[in-house]
Amino acid sequence: MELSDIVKAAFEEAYPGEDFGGVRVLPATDPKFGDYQCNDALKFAKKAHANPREVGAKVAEALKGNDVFEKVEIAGPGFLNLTVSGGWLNSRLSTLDSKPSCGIPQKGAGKKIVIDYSSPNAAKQMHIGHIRSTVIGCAIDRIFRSLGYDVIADNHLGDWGTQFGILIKGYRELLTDEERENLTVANLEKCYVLSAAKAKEEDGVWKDACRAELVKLQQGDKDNLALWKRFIDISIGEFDRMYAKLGVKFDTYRGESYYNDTMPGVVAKLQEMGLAVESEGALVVNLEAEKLGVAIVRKSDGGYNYTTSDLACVKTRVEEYDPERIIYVTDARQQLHFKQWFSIAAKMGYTTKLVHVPFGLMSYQGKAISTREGNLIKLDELLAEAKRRALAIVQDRAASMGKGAGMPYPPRASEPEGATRRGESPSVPADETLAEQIGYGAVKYSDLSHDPITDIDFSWDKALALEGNSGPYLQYAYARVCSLLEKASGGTDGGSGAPEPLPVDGSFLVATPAEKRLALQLLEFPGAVVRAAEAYKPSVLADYLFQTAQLYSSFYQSSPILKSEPTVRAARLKLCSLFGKVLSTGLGLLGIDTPRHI
RNA sequence: GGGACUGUAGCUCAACUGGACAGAGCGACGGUUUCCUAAACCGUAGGUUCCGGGUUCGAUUCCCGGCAGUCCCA
Repeated sequence: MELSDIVKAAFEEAYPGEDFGGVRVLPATDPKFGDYQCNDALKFAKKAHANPREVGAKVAEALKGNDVFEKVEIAGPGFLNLTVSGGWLNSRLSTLDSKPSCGIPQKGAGKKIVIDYSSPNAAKQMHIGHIRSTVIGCAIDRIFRSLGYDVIADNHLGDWGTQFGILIKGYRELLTDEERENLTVANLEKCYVLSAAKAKEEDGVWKDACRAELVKLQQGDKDNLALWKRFIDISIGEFDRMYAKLGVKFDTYRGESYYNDTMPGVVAKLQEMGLAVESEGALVVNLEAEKLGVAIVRKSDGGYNYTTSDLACVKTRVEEYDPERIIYVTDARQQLHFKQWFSIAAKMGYTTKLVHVPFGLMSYQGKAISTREGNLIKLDELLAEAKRRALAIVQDRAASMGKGAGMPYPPRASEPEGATRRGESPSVPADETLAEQIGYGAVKYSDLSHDPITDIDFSWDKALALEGNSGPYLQYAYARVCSLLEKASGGTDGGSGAPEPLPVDGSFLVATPAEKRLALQLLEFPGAVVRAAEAYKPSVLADYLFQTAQLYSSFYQSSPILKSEPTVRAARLKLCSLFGKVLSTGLGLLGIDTPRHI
């Protein structure tokens, strides 16, 4: 039984027949208030015009005799301060420990959702501006999956539009034979830039030629279609290389082009319903009544725009998947656009919950990221630099551990012949992998640890922070707890790469304040995941994990474990093991790797 | 001109949706390694939560009016 249910029952006992709605029991803001607090006596007192302290007293009275609580106090204007019993705490820890996925509730079982994120433009390389949608979207994806939702991750590529006329023309006339043969995204990008520049020439000849190629493509010309297909395949290949590094996986890659054939029907329906009307040659939906301006669904030249393609996309997804909701992770500039077409979709009768998760703009040195500003750092370069910095530290650390005071890793009998360990061979491939895990983890965490809506001015040092509130801090805490558990179990490495820390026998027995604070915090894990999902903010989970790791570090520092007497040692190891599980599960939801040795 | 978002320590950010003394990281200063990984831990300094009203027992949080920054629309 949840604490909130117990306290709610006490309210009902004290005031029979009253409606208390959601009674909330939250962790105490300060340990001196106890373990948990409930402020709802104040709320109820206001509603019932009663004295809040009296309400508190009556509820406290009703809670008396309940062996969950060791102490129930009323403080200040009517706060209920609750101290739980050791027995309850130990049994809750034990329950959490035994549950799969550290007790994340399966709220989404049987529900399907679509998450639309990353969505880069084809024929261009990914750059730091793509990190946010990709990393935040991936974390939301993983969080919802962990809650039991059936998630379809869809990458809505920018794979259609005028840029392909420019590209095809450029491909035919501006690239060398060799470049055409070994076509890469970098070449495509170069080709686009050159061709686009020529399209701006005074005489307009090149521009017209590009336009002609585009029309041919749109009309299904075989050669152009084949070229377009090739561009897309090459682009996706390149994107996948980035996604592999970032641990991102999509279920589908349906770009804008996928919805081409659906758009005319959508527009026809809008006209039929009287939603879309002619205006200056274009077809528009008037949303002035909702203060959303006017949305164009067919331009005066007959072309469609994003509003139309997004509506076509919703139609397709609803018909094919019938999801409970669709989540779009895009930058905040598109808020008006999403409000507009969400409104139109509702008018068309779509009841699927549509959610826009906007994230703040990324700038670099105070300027918006753009080709024109020339401040476009390629994602590949960022990841390479992240790896390079992590590798320098990994190797430096390995070198300093190999010499100096004593052997940090005493030889272990159980270790297989020829095994390499951290601190022994500074430049084996294991270091490369580790540097990737740490460097990429730093990049992801630096983004995920902030509320998505925050604007970010990119800086190398911030993105690649390795200390303090950073990804590596959490990875380090994990490596230490793994190391501890390995030593406790006699040094077996478990080097199969299994993310779970070693299981520990025995039972929970929380005694000291440091243990208790960590224990109470660990119990909050499922709640933190739920809150992160409800708010569509991975930062909620990141923040929780950081706080948890801090409490663990503090506990670790103050409490000897391996050298404690057997009962204490066993109890502390249980706590360490649970911490390790929570941390690796949580970091997994953020898409951050958890190496067992650093 | 209309709208959205943001404004909290020197800097970067939290604050579980109205709770108790606004917390972390970085930076600064000072401590902790014969001891389980010092990428760590402990301590000190640092605040008119942009400003002014309002609602409330209680406001960083909600409402109104300003100011500033970013963005979107026309």
